[in-house]
Amino acid sequence: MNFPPVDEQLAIIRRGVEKIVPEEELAVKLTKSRETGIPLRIKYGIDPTGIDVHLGHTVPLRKMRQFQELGHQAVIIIGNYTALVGDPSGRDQARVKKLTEADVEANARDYLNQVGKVIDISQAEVHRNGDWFAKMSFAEILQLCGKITVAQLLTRDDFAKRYASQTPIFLHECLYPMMQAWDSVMIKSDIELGGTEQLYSFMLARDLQRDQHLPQQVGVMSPILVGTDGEQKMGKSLGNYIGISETPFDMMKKFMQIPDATMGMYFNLLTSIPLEEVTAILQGHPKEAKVRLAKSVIAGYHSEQHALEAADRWQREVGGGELPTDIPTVTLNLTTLAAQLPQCQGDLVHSRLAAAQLLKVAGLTPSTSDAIRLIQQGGLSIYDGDQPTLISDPKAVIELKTGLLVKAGKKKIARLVIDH
RNA sequence: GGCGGGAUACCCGAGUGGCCAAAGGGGCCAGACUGUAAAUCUGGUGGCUCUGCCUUCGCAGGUUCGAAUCCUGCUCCCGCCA
Repeated sequence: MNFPPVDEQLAIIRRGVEKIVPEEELAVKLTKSRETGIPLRIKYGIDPTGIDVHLGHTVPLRKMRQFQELGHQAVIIIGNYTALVGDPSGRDQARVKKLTEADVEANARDYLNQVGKVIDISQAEVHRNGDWFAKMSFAEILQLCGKITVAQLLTRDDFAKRYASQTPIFLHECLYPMMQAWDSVMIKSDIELGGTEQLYSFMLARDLQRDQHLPQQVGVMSPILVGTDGEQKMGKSLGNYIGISETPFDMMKKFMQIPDATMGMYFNLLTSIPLEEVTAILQGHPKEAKVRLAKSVIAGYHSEQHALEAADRWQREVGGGELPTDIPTVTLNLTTLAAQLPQCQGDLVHSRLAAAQLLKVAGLTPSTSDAIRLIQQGGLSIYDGDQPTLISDPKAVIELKTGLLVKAGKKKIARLVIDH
């Protein structure tokens, strides 16, 4: 195996990495592997709890990919056993929902499919940590527990906070870092990838490895990727994530919404554009920079072509204010409507309907009250052909006909189909 | 187990008999501005057949002309003590 020079490897590995612990051991490991021709074993573990892989997850995965490209061995741990516990990292309370083993297995398969979009899964080792945890005896578990003190556990920020605020810390959660660390022992990892919040477990892994007379792993920790709000950690529950399985156009829209200040981090962590070039890009027009960023990432999960199309479409529909190409149709059956809205029967027999009622029945607003507010604030436009007409009176009577476009606010739009 | 505090709209949180569909903030929505975002400004933010009506302040009852506010019971949270 021929590895690139250590300096070159280090430059690639260091990009977008917040912490390498212990820093000096990384070069030593790389040097040794280059001399012996033995690839380093790069560990990355995930718990198959959710299903949507988003860009936040791709940060360490991209790092994994880079290690692969440098000739090292990717080792993916599917935490099917740790998933039964739930990672307490950064949590201020224990997870509530418990996953069944069947859920976990289904999630794991789905997860591997998605991960394949970032790393070369055919060249990766995949392990499930249930393979070893399921076989451990209680005595063995006890022995492992003997390696960790409560005081050590409490050095973790999340546990310390919970302890201080008297929020429950369950015993099985205490075992989580131990399990994660034991995975490192079992697969003899040289490097472990993850976020900075994993520091405790990464260091515990070193202790356990030393205990077993194994070489100790080095933690390579990525910063936390912020979400599209530019503030908080990207995550599903916060609704600020960009999923890698989303359509190019959906990704495009989300990318264009990130705050300018967040672009630097995204370029650094999500693209391979050389950093000098990134600096130049960021000095140009922010909008152009954002388009460039979006295209670069989208191309990685779809194709150059799709990325281009998405960017063009965004420019036309969002930037240029043109009507979107995929307007959903809403079918209104006048007979049914008349039965639902007896007070509007008079209008309906003439295929007419008050604007506020229309928004409600077309599903563009959740209630007529909401529709009235929206209309009064100038949010309703009706397109008959290409001509928009602003409707500002909720009671304005609209002539219903098929093909009419109803646009409520910036985002909600529907094409009517009238049925008698 | 004892004592005390609390539960208000999407979230936080004021309100302690009528002027309360309920202050304020966050979020969100609409409009202006813009580069798309941010920032800023304006308005809005229970429902309806809408100058009015109906439903909502943990749940169920009660007092009262009138209750988010007072009383009784219940459920759940939280603090202190043991």
